[in-house]
Amino acid sequence: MNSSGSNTQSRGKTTLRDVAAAAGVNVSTVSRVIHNKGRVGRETRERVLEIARNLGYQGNPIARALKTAQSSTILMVVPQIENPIFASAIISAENAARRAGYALLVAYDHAGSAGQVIDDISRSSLVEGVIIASFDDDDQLRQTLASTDKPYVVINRVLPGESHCIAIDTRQASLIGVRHLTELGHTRIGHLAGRLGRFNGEMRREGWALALKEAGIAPETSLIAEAGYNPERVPGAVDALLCAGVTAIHAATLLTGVAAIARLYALGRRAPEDVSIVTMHDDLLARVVHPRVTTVRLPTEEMGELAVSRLVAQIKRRSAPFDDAKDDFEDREDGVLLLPPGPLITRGSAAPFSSGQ
Amino acid sequence: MNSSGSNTQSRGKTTLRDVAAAAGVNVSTVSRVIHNKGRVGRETRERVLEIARNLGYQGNPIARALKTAQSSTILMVVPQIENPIFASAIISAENAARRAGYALLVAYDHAGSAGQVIDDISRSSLVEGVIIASFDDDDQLRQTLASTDKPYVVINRVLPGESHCIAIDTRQASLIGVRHLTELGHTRIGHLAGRLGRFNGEMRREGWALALKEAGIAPETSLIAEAGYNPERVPGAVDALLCAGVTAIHAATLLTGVAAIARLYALGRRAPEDVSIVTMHDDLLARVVHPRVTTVRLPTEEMGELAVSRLVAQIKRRSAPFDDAKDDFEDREDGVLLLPPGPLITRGSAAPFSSGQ
DNA sequence: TAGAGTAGCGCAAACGTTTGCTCTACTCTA
DNA sequence: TAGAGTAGAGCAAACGTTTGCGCTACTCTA
Repeated sequence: MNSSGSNTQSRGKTTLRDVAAAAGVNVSTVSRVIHNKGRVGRETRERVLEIARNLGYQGNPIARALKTAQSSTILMVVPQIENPIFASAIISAENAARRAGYALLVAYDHAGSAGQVIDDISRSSLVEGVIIASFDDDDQLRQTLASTDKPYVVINRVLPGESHCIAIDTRQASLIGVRHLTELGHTRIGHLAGRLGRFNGEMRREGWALALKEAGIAPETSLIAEAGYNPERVPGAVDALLCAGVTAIHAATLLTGVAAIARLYALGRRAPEDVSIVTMHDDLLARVVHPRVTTVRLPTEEMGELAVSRLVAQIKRRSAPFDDAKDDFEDREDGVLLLPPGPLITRGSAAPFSSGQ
Repeated sequence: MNSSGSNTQSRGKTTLRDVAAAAGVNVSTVSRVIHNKGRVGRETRERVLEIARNLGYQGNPIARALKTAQSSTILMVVPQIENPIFASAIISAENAARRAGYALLVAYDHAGSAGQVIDDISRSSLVEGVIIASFDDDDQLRQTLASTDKPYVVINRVLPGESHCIAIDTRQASLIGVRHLTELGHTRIGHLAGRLGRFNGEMRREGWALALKEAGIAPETSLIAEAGYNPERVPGAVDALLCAGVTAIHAATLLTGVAAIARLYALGRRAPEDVSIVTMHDDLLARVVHPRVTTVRLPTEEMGELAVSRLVAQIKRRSAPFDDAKDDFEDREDGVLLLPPGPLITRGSAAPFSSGQ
């Protein structure tokens, strides 16, 4: 006899009709009582409510959805890449969605064609909106977006000319991280880059360059080594940076940063004694290795929450285009949103430059 | 003009009626054509098919669900614990579900009361079955199971007396890992335990003890240190094991294994030179740290896939109880399933015992 | 060639809601 | 006291399907 309702009448699925019959009223009255819509007498309302509770009336989301054309379901598509950023974004998005009365469908896009995924899912379940977290290149993403008529929000990147984007200002995150290194006295600071030429890769590289210039250091291209998001490529990239004589490395992602530390140890060098490491995004992973890694916090949870909040706002607006009554979704703005990162979390992987290095 | 359908008629949501009107037939005929049910003339069928394609008919899953009482949606509840095992189980479950024509709802259970989560989700979206991945204690889980009338599968643990369970034989995984250590000549092998007293913790501990006995070594309790699944507790536990004079440590999870390596380095010791480490579950994490960790593969993807396959079988069986025609779900069996782990993946974190240790 | 059988298709009733409209009966005000 | 106004509640249509049943017209066999 717990508070939840799915127990009272195991099989029989109490329906509106059942409640109406038991209360001696019309189904429409019961419906109005449930939704607090229309005028219902105080006495009737209470009686209906009581009976509905006793009968364990739950309502049928499907029937409601059919009538109102609102499934209260949103879909989140994430690339099938082991990236801790997505994990935390999913979790926070799911929480936010549930709070807003929506269920979150999660789909992993292996083939890199989110459009196909969205179609597949749509065939079995009606979704009202889509959150797309993608590493795809611009064209592919645009095509996906064009092929759907549903509200959507793109997260983790900014697509030029596209207003429904929520990303993290990773340029700023790079800036903060690299600035930390320059303040520690490092002058030869390598950038273990993500995918150059893509949004996230470029943002990070720019931030690195900015911080160097700020300190009066030239961001030579020999100080950049691309590892993508694949740890397999890290050893080679790290070796290249070491050849370039770096005393510190700024890694574009937590995972490659950790891999870089591992590479140093494999070479018999140490972080931070021989080479300092700074990266971005805080996660269990950053605290579970030695040394614990100095990193810049990324507001990934906020990104997930904002994504559903904006998506829901879009959905509501679309269903009631001329209803300008402010509801409880504080954030109804559109436009690209670039979330500020931070703070810097100093742990053991970065140390002051010493002349012995 | 891609192959997917959601583009042709952006807004108008072509319905069965539209197709029927355009083809000059009754909606029922169109429905039968779409589902290949009932007899329809060859000519009519082709014409209807053609028209449906031209009109971009997609079908309305909600309406279908209302009529057939099948939402083609299943729910997976995972505890909000940063555990790589769940991540891979979710991914494979989602893939399997999609292949079977189901959409997968993922919910994170923060409060530890999966029952509440299931109710919440059920309120907004009708799910046909539930996959529960849980660390909960027996009583809580039983209560959750009892409060739902839907088909379900419990994964990642075996609940005594409950037949719909799919777990990994982590006792065997421990056995394999620890046996590797004894074969390397180690005799003082510590167990960095999970949660003792709980299913997963006990299985692992038993496997460890079994391997020791197999090698003629007594599994002293001083060789066991509990760290749970929380890396924060690892340093203390590792220190305790070192005090007990271990030359090798068997960690119950990948994450705590990695944390154990970090602790060693923090103490100025090394793996595997000073202490060998073996753990279980293979993941990117295992290859991104130094040394790369020797581990026993866990069939987590298989677990996710089997979970949906069995769940779907249950659902089908329930909807057609007397239909004993074998369909394409090869695995229709019930009963507890204990998936065999393996193989052992030898990497750098475990080395032969040397007398210098 | 007449009767039986059947292939092809339409009819209409559901599935459980939501909601605009209608109707009654009541409470006001003038 | 009569008329207008309104609160409370019912009626019924719709949402887009699925599917049992029934009807027509055709193809057989004897």
